[in-house]
Amino acid sequence: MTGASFWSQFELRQLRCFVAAAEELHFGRAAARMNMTQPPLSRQIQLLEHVLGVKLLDRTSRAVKLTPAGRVFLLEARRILRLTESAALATRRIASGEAGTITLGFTAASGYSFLPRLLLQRASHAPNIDVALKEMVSSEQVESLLTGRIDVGLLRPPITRGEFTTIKVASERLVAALPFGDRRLGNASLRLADFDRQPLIMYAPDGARYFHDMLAALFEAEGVTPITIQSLSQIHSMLALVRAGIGAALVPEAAMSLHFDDVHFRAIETNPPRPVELFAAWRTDNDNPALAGFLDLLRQDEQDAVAASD
Amino acid sequence: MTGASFWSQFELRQLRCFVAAAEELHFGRAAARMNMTQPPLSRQIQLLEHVLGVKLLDRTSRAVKLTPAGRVFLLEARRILRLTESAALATRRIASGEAGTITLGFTAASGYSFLPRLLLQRASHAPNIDVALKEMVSSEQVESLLTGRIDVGLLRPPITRGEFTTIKVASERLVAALPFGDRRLGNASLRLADFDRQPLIMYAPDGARYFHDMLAALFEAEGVTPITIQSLSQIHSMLALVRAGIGAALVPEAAMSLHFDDVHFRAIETNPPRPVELFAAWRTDNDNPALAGFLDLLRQDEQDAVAASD
DNA sequence: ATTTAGCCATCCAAAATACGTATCGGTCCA
DNA sequence: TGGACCGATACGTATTTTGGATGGCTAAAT
Repeated sequence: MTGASFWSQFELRQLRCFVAAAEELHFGRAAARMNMTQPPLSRQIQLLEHVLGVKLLDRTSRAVKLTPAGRVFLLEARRILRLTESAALATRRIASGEAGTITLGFTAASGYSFLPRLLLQRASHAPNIDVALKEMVSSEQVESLLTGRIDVGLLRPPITRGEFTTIKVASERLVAALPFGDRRLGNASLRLADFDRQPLIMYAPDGARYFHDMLAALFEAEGVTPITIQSLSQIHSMLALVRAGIGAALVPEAAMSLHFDDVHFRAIETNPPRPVELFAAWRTDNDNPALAGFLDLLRQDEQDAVAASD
Repeated sequence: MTGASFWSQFELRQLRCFVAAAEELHFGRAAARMNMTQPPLSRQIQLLEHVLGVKLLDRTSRAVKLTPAGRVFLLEARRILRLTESAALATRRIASGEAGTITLGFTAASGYSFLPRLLLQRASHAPNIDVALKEMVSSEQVESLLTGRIDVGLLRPPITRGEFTTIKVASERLVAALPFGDRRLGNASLRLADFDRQPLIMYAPDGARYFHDMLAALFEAEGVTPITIQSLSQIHSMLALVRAGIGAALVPEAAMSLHFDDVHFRAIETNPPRPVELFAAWRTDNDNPALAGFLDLLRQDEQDAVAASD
């Protein structure tokens, strides 16, 4: 006993036969439409009726009519068949990368300027690719990339893992954030030396290691020694302290979009001129089909970043 | 070559196999759940993937994982399978008569009292049977019953067709509709003789033959001869003329629910006391499965009608 | 490093299913 | 009453599906 003596489930082939017969109201023509002969079509419909336990078509040798139950089932069958087609279509689109979802990790700083620009590009160039956003610091992003919680990360170097591919997507200038009344606001442009032995709000070496190390290296190279008043890891918190007049801060130019009252920005000459770098990273073996289309967007930004750094 | 070398359509069996495999993430267990062995299940999934042109499951010898496209298709497949089950269920319910639609023809007069009562009964006793209403005169109902445009008609006798089954569902009294100020309003109850040589608004012999013939017979039997002022076929039009003071009218008591200002009703003694009969009729060979349930409602009214005529 | 166990894919013969041809039985029309 | 039409049935054939055996591969155990 293989348990197959009575099927409690019908097959799509039977639905297609039934729909054809119900629409033609003629088994011969319906069979022709199904590219088969009339007897097997009859059998398929008999099978369907047997499975349902319901007579769907009233057939005399002269005319074929839908029963009331058949009328209802015809609507259902059409809906099912339509759904199968759209399901296949949607799945093929996902697989081809035309549509899909990319889960994107980003740092708070990259959310100020780069991310909005990226999402605008996506809206016009790849409208069927959804982007799910997750804010996290760079180290969390590395972890999430490994576990697959995000497909792509927008993060700060260094990224050393061999299983990642990375591209530089933005290089930003540093700007000085100064409180209202600071004397240095009189200059249109500043140098790092202007911060020597001056109070500075610094990045925390643990929570914002990239910025901390980068600034430390810049100051070291110029022989400048600012007075670290406070160490923070969130840029908006630093600007709040600047506003309170506690000291100056050096932030990526994207932070200028934060618009704190009584906090003013001035350009700084640094070497290199655009020391704040943002990278995109993803697992080289990521199989998300939408990734290719999304990376095209990022590569466009890579071009811009390279062009801007010339 | 039978033209079956490449199918562009999948089958439900393949969906069921895929859903099982996607849920178990283990071909062996999935096969057990499908009551088969692992090789055919593998093949079904390969077939499905080939038809879609999309890889749905990433399978190494150590682990089975859904691809992004597979995740999407899993949702679609579940939806399709759910729909097939509900379609079968709904169709079986229709066929068993638990649910369905009855198209009901009714005369304007029956709509005043009997029909609302019937629909209330339906709401409580057969809530899954929908009733589609079509107002038409008795002769139109006979025609519509023959062509199948309505399942059941609520109409006036005589109904002579052999292919119909009929039951009497209501017997009503006649009442007199009198304009404000009519002397006969002084009596609580009238006799037909009160209308001898008095102006009367009569039924048209073509548009309302049943009422016309019935009244003519009643008057004839009593030797009464009213003066026919006007002949109409719609009861509400007759009451409008009564209100205008043109004359009296004899209407079924159900028409009392029309509530015309300055139109008052008085009982009339007739023989038989309830001469206005309403029948339900349907084709004996009607195959609408919901008919049986609907007829149960009507038969309840039949009981009432018989009881009332005692 | 080697063995072992687990898992999916492939191969192949057997079983199940679907198909097509021929034919039957019934209805409608001439 | 005979012919045309139509769906159901019978039956031999072709296709598909199935299950057991087997192979290849990987991760874990020894």
